[in-house]
Amino acid sequence: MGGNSNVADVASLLCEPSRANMLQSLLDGRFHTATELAVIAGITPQTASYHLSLMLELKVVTVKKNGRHRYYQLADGQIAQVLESLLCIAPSEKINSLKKFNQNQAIRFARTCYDHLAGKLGVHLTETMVKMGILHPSGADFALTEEGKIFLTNFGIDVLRAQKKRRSFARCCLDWSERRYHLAGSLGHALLEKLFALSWIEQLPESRAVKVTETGAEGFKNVFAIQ
Amino acid sequence: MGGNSNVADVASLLCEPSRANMLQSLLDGRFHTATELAVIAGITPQTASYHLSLMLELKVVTVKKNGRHRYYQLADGQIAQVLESLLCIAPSEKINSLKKFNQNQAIRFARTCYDHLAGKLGVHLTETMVKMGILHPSGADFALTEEGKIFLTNFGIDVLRAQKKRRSFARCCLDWSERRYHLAGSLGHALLEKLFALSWIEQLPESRAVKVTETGAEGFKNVFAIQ
DNA sequence: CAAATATTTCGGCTATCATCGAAATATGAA
DNA sequence: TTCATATTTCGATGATAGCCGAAATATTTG
Repeated sequence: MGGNSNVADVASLLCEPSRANMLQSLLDGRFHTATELAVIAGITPQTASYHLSLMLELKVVTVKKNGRHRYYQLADGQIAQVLESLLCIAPSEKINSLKKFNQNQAIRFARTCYDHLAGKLGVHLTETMVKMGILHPSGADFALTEEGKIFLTNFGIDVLRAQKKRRSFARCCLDWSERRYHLAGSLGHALLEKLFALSWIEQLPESRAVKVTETGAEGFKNVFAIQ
Repeated sequence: MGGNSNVADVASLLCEPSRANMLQSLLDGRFHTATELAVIAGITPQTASYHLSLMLELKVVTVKKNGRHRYYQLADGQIAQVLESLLCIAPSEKINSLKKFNQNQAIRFARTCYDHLAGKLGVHLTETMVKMGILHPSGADFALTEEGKIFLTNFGIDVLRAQKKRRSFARCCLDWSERRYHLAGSLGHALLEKLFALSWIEQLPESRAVKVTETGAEGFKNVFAIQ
């Protein structure tokens, strides 16, 4: 008896370098136009259109039209999870320029993993919340403690709203660069949104890396004792 | 800036149904001959040979020759990890026969995940060991407690030898069927070997499902309070 | 209204991959 | 030594996927 043949279908989404590139770019959680994605993947808009249609059909991405622009983003976090998993095993790309080195460092330090914070900062923040008694590990998830609920509500997160969502609440996501877990799920999403709203972090242009602002450095230090 | 283009290379290993099927079969941790794998994948031995050569070259499988037979197995657990991850997201195959239903149940109940125990039993055993204070979760791994070291040594596992191995010691592996973690790493491997040695479990013919023996049912009940 | 821009569609091309029949090679059994 | 089995190699074939130029369509701008 063989295996689940749908595995090959999922893998085929990612085995084509152009598609893999575009999907990894979409891990930044932003909308991207078709033309932008074409440039990122190094293909013509016609070829990009071909791939995007395929991914739309397979419900991997969603699209919003705004005038003549088509804005694409990841449909949900499932493909992000597979991407992180493949990134765990794929050899790192060779770094042969200072620019690539800096980009690699930035991505490793802090990035969005579709809709939550990943990288060194994401993992560090998660582990700090465990130490502070906000979260505690529970199987493939984190459990939010009572104290944690109070803490995060005071921090400005609508915990109840996050809990009500149908998706997983506080899932562990294996970070490909740190090889440890960061917080995902609707709570991870809410936390990321709050960090942006507070301007503690901001997105870098054309990258899924995020940068900690001066405000953020103060905030992480004062609220989470992270520096 | 795009992503890591090596992701597509890894995914391309699994996007071809024949290869994906063979690799999933190898998750049972056994050796399989080239002809067996051809049958499993529903292709001719020539085609199987073509794919196996490719996977040998990419160091995904290893081969041992014994007379005219060629015995293949997974090189290490990395591709197993990607497979489990893809199985988390891939739609389940439709079950349209009683035989398939039984096979699916067996796989879900207990199976080898290349070199450690997975499925409901694998997860349950892992969670029980956490409750018993043998293991405790620690990031992407489990930490073995002092009591746990004593317990497992008394159970007949050479814990020190497992610790000395260069691979990860007690890694969390996300179980695609339970969506929770089971124990992987060299400790997970040693535990699986012990369960086989005690004849608490045995492999089913032509499947990566494993069956609990009567001896095993007693053993799990008496030693781990699992029933 | 014309020009510019973004995107899609169409048709065709090319490269590559998976397949297998036939044959060759390697090993074991009678 | 011959025959049988397992596996690999070779060469050919067909399918398909990704690509893009040209053109069409949709929307915005001047």
